[in-house]
Amino acid sequence: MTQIKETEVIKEIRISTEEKIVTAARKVFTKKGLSGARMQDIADEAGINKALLHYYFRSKEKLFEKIFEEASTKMFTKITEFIDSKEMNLFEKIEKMVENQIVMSMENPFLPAFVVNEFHQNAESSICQTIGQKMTVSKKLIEQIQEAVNQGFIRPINPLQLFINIMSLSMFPFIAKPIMQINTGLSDELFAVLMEQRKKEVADFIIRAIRM
Amino acid sequence: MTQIKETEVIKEIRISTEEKIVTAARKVFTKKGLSGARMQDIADEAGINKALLHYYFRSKEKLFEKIFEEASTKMFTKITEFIDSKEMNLFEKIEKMVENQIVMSMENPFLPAFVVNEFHQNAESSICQTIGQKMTVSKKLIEQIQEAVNQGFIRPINPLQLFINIMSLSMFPFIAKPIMQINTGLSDELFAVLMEQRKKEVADFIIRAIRM
DNA sequence: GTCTATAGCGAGATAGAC
DNA sequence: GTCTATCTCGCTATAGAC
Repeated sequence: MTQIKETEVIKEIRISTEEKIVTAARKVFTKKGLSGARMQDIADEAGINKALLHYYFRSKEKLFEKIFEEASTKMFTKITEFIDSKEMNLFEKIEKMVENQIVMSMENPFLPAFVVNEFHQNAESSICQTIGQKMTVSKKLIEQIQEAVNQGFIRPINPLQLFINIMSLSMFPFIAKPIMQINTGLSDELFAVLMEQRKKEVADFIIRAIRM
Repeated sequence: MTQIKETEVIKEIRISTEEKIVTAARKVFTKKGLSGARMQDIADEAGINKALLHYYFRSKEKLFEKIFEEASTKMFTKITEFIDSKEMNLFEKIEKMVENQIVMSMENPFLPAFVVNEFHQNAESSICQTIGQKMTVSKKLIEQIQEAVNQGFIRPINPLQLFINIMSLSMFPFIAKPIMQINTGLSDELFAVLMEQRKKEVADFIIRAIRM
């Protein structure tokens, strides 16, 4: 242990504080958004001083950018993970997509609403443009759906509509969660049970809707 | 014309300015949210001075409250409009709900994301609590779905899941519109065509998914 | 690398003339 | 009712000690 070089120790400490900041920023930004978040909140959450935030990340915008990019990537990575697989058929892919997206949302409850909202409010900003470009929506799935239609494997449907449906059914409940909870009094525990059910329910729902 | 009493003329002018403010506030708040909106932006949009906003509405919060309540009501009014009807069967109601919600969203493109986001960011605030209570989610539809299941009219399904699915498919596309547009380059015109198609497509999709 | 203190500015809100 | 000018405060960002 004592043989670790000093530079490594320093690096270790540096990363640790930086990581504390990132974790805190993630929590505050995803909850309050760019304009709603306060640097003071992030500092408090991280248990450090406000000035340190500026030492590690030059500005609020730079810190936000990091969190926003990370969040956008996470949101679209899982759902596209299996899209290009050659080994699964369309139904299996849909099942996997739905499950992955629901699991991701359960682990990161504020993430979908955060990403969607920042794009909504700042669609024309350079940050959104840059990040939006990076997220390559695979055209493979669209093509595979079209092919399934052509071969009579599923009923005729506009592939883009089906893609939208898959995303809608997987993500919307997490975005609407606070509204649902306020006027139905649904507890976090019951919500979690409901979402657990949904992994299977949504896949079934979609497959029934598109099969011949 | 000249016979109109002075009091009426004055009232006319007052309402006119107030209406200008509300219209401007609606536009700015639904686009930028509470924390992102600036009173100056609203004044500019209304073509008046900042001080006038405070003359008509005491504070930014009060003005926001009005817009937010109006928006929340609009968002959930249309979708529940036909829920209690005795004359329609379940499938007809679903068709109507979907169509109404899509039409409303096309006319008020920023509204769904706005409402959902403010509830997300301020779920515990008094404004959200108050407004959330007012929106009575009719239990009639849930009951009617359960009955349809019991009678074997539709396949067994958790009524709440079906309700969530209806809302998801109708509203999510408008919330995700900016993201879709950035990375597919979809124009406003093509998006509108797609949503027009959806009125029928979504209803079909749901009915196929739940029929026996 | 981490802190305290403070500069500097932007935004909500008010005073007061017209 | 509507405007200009201004107060006040909160927030981002920086200076500088340790």
